[in-house]
Amino acid sequence: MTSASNPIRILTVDDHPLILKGIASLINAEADMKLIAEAAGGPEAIEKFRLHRPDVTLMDLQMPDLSGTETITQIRNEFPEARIVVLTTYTGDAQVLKALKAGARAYVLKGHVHRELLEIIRAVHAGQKRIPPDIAAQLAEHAADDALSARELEVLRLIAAGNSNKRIASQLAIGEATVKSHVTNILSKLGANDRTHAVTLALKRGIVDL
Amino acid sequence: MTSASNPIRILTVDDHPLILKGIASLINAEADMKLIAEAAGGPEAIEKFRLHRPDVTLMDLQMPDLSGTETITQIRNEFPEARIVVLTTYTGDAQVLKALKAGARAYVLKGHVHRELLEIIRAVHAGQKRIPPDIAAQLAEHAADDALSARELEVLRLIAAGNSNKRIASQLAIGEATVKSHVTNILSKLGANDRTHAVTLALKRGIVDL
DNA sequence: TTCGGCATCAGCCTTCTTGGTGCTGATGTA
DNA sequence: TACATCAGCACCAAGAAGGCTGATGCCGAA
Repeated sequence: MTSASNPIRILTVDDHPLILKGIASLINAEADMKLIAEAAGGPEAIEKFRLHRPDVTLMDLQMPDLSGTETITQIRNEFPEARIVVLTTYTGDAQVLKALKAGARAYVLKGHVHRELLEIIRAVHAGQKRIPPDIAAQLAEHAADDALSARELEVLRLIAAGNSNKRIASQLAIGEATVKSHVTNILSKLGANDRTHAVTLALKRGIVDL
Repeated sequence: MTSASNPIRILTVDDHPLILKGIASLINAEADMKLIAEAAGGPEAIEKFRLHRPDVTLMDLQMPDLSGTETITQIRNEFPEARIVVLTTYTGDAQVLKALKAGARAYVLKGHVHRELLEIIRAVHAGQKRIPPDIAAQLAEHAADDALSARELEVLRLIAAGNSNKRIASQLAIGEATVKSHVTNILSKLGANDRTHAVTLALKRGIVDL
């Protein structure tokens, strides 16, 4: 290995300082890795990426200002060769899919063991992609599903907020019949029994947030 | 301070190894604190508590096997003088309340800064209780609310799973009329427009889990 | 251009949901 | 004991939700 002479230069992004500290102490114990910068949010991550051009970036998805997925998109727009590993708690197959579509190369859970994280960092640095088997299985389960359209998502969010079809219709300035047909499509796409079930399924899968 | 000669002996409990590592490096940098043990789950935490009798315990709430709140209850049953600080991500006022009722002395968010955590550890060790103002405000907002009865909680969970009143009735072996009266009470106690809204409000407040 | 997907809307019918009121009996608790 | 709380049940009425069929217009991909 040429690791000692050429360590993997890493940027970490997480809004929880304790996690950043944990990753830092993990990485600094590895001879072939070097933590070169930390960011507490999306905008800061983009800035630090421009400044340092890390080999590998570890990115949390849940951040207050700019979401991890959007941050990945923006970084990859500017630097298409960026190698980004998502490091987060599991929030549903839809979230994973969005992150991968945005250009993430790997997906690791915070609950996974250290060995796994280090191994994945090296694999991504070597140009590979990595999705742990348990997450891949979740993805596969819904791979054949139709995705909700933008309008259907809007309707679903209004349902979750406790609106009746009539109120949804007036808020979206469309007819109640239209809302009902959207609702019907939502139920069928999600495989839900009723609107309440649709909301809990969507929350579990990360299709909508609370 | 007698800190150097008598450091605060600390046990940390979290199912995420990265968090444990983060806390460890934070605590080890303080002269008046000493990390004496770590646990990755509830049962292990109880065992280590018995063994080491820490001065202060930092406990996450979301753990797979035994929940943080139950772990606190069991430890406090055996050691009523145990001083436990909840260290977690925010999961609603109901969760906070349950943890405090179980005997937690303080509640810190993982997103809070290091200074705050260290200060709270010292305060709890000195016998004080600490609830950050933002969390206290959330608690106050619902302090006057009626809590849901055990039966109402059961019904609410079945609603969230997408069951109709009729199916809830048959699952609980009660009449549909009874289910309806429970649902009515749930809506009124939570201030919800409809059953779907009740579910999302309950999820936000940590009254039920997904 | 043709086709599929999407958003829009209508009507019809059934079932479910919600909001009332009122009544029991069991179990606590002051 | 008296009071409160909870679970259970009944009846009623209005409105909301959901299943079904069918139709229109628009847009982008094949």
